[in-house]
Amino acid sequence: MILHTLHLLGGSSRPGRLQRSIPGLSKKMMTQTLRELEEKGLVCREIHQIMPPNVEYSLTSLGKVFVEPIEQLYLWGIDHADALEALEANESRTAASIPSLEAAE
Amino acid sequence: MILHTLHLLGGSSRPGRLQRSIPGLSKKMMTQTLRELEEKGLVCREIHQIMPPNVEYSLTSLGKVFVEPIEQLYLWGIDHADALEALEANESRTAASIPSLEAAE
DNA sequence: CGGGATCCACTATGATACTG
DNA sequence: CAGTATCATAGTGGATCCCG
Repeated sequence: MILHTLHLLGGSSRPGRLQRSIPGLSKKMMTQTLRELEEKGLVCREIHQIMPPNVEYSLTSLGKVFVEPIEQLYLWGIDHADALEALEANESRTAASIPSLEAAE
Repeated sequence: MILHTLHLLGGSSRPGRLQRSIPGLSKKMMTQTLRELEEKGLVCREIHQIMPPNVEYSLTSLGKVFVEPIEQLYLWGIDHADALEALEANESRTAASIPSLEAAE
C-alpha cells in the first residue's frame, strides 16, 4: 500500500502526507515499513532540513519496478470489485479494504 | 500459494498431494487456509470416502477468478527474477521463495 | 489418510510518551 | 514534523497427540 500510494502521489512524498493518504496506517508501521523498503532499495530517503524536519521519500528505479505488478493488482481489484464483494460477504472479520484512489489527498 | 498450486495441479487435488507440492507448508496451515478459502467460496471440498479418507479440493468458479491475478504475479516474478534477487541480496532473514513450478510433484 | 485440539514460543502492532 | 523507545497484548504458526 505504501508503494502504491507513493506511486499515486507522483513517486515521492513527505512522511506526513504519505501517512494521511493511508488512513489507519500508524506512524510506527509506516516508519518501520519505509525502513524495510529503504533497506531493500525500493525507496529512497532524503533529508532536506533538520529543523523543522523536512524529509522526502521517493521510489527508486527498483521500487518503480515493483510498483508495476502492484498497480496491476489494484487495477484488477477495480475491474473485479464484484468478486471482492463476494468475498467480503462471507467474511466475519473486517478486512482491510483497498485504499481508495481518491485517498490521495 | 495454495490457490496457485491448486491451479497448477489442474484445478483440484487431494490434500496430501497438495501439501507435498508446497514444501514447508504444515498440515495445520494448509487445513486452516483451505477452510478459509472454502468459507469465502474460492475452493470446494468434496468428501468421496470416509475410510480410508478420500477428499478432493477444487477451485470454484470464483476461485478461478482469483487465481488469475495470482498467476500474473507469478509470471511477473519469473520475468523479473533479477529484481527479486536484488531484494534478497539485501535481506537478512530467509525470505519465502517462490514455489518452483516444478514443485508440482 | 485427513483433520481436529492443545500447548507454547514468538511475532506483530497499537498505544503512549519522549526528543530535537 | 519526523522519528525512536517501551510496553502490553492479540495474533501466528509449529509441534505434538488424538481420532475414525
